[in-house]
Amino acid sequence: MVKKSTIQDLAKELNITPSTVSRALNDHPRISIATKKAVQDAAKAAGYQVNQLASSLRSGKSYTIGVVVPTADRSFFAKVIRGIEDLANRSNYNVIICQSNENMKSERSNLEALAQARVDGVALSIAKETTDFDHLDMLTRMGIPVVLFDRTPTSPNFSTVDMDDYGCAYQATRHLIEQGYQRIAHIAGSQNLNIYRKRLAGYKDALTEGGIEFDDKLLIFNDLKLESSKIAAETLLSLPHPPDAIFCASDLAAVATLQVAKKKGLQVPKHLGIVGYANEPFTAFTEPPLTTVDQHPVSMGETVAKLLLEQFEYVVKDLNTEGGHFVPRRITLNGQLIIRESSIR
Amino acid sequence: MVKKSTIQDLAKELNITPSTVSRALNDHPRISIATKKAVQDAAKAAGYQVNQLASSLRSGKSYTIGVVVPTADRSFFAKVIRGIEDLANRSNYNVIICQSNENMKSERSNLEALAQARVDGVALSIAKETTDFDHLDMLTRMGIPVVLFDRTPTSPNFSTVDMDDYGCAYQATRHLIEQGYQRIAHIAGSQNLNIYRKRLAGYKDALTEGGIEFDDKLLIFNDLKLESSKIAAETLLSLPHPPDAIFCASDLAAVATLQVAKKKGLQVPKHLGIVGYANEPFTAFTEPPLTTVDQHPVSMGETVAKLLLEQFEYVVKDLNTEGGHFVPRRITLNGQLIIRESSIR
DNA sequence: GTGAAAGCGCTAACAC
DNA sequence: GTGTTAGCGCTTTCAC
Repeated sequence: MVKKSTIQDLAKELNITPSTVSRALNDHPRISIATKKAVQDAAKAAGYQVNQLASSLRSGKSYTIGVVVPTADRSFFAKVIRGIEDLANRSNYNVIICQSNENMKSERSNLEALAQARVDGVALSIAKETTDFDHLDMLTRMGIPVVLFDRTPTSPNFSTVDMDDYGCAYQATRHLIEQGYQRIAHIAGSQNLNIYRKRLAGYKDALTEGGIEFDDKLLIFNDLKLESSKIAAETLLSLPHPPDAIFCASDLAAVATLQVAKKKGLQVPKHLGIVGYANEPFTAFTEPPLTTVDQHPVSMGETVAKLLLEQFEYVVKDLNTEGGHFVPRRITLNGQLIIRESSIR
Repeated sequence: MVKKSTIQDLAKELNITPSTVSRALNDHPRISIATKKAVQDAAKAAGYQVNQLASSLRSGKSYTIGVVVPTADRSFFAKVIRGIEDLANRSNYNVIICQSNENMKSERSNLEALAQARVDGVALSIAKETTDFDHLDMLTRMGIPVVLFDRTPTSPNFSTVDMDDYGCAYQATRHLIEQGYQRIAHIAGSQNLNIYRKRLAGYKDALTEGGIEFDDKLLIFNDLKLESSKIAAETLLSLPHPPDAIFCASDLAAVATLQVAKKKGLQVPKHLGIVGYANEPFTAFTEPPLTTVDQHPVSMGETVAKLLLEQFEYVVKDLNTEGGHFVPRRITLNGQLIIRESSIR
């Protein structure tokens, strides 16, 4: 192993001072073109890589954004991350991704690791299990901007980017009513999360406004995973007076419903209409393909990054002016109902 | 924003020196229980978070592993990452995840960012586009251990963890032969990657040993994505003498094949047998469900982490003894054919 | 069991 | 346009 070369090494080699080397590498305006070229050539030749630890420690800027998602293994989150990366990279920020695995303890330890790594900002979509938000306040206390997305709490202390879950759920349910379905059930997610509360509310209001009375026998809460949703669908479809359509708060619940319907010999969409949520790629692969809600995840990610970058500017300005108080922003984006065969009759 | 508290602040508050505070926080054996307790209490009260930048800079250890994958949005890679995290966290390492998006340029810039962040080691699955490996040598020159997984080059300079792609492809093809399929096509991936070369070789050898002559009209190379695989399947199934089974080097190609077969009115598995590769979750959701190959991604991740951790020990020892030369290890794991309806008749 | 002092590699204010 | 100097926050020898 060759010793990693430092700014000092380059300086000695070129008979100039470390500061000049630093300035040349950072394209400082008052360094002569000749020096810059010499330094950059020497750096390349020596395989010099800046030590970000030292640089960030000294400058107080790490040019890094931490992103914490419940799981990266979901098209929705993967695309949000892509959106964040796109915008962040354009402003020379790196993005580091952590997964909470839907677990509050690991969410907390991810945030601590990011805080300790002195990231400049954090984007977070909270875990299903997360119930209190002390670990977020820790970031705020350390002066690290936080933007919450998709799964956002009601707390007014943070900037948030979320989706019009209420409106999309309303649209989805309304669509089922318009297709002539009369008894529409809902497989709902943990009411611990606002997104699922809003989806439920949209479902209920669409029913009411469509002249259908809400029936709580047609409402089941679960974790929206495959196995528990199969049980939920089984339960719903075994009712004495079963539903003729099911609006599911996740795509996995929708596919589970589809599987159960098939096993029971029900035809989809004829006997049973199904709508999912999130537009995961597999919804296009099922037979029939599933109607679902697209959440424009990439533009959600871009919006998250935009808010963070804005807040970075603010932090800098604030240090200079000693004035003002940061006001969190709350942005709600629109989704889009993707109508496929599973709900058309 | 409250000023971030430092070791100095705690020291002043407790009337001891920073060194003692540091030792107390790191559970140094020669610090008295009383002091440790006092320091830890004060740290908690002040909301102290160690500055990893400073700590890593000084100690030369970042306790961070960088993982670069083509995309985290795939069950396979997501699970490998989980395996790496599990083992790494147990040894107090953090994992930071980067995506190359199958793009060599962004793979290089990810590796540079990791090198500059002075991670202790890197796990990497190369992008499809990657053709040369200078950017890996850069890490080696900097003394950063690298373990390559799944998509591994033939270069003998790095430790690798891969799968028995040849054996699994052989098994998959043999299974189709045993089910009575006679004319078995293959949708193959970029021969730039060893995994796809090996899958092709396993396919060919199984044919030969099954007494079926290889027919190059039944072999198509593409990027294995949905759209191009639809075209490939379309081409194969429109041949004058079309295949009665298709072994696909990816699950996405398999689902594409399934869709094309349906559109052409072919029954699967009766008229056409289909086998995919990777056991992505959606393969269980199609109609019929797809036979595929499970790659035990979690244990692959654990193996990758194990190799890295071993290599860290080696680095330390090497510094002490000035002896020996690190010998890369190459580990090949077994996969498993998951037989579902799409290939049974 | 604790303190003193040096320095990891870099940047930035202040010189000139 | 470049040099001098100090210091970011931490760890780690070397003391005693």
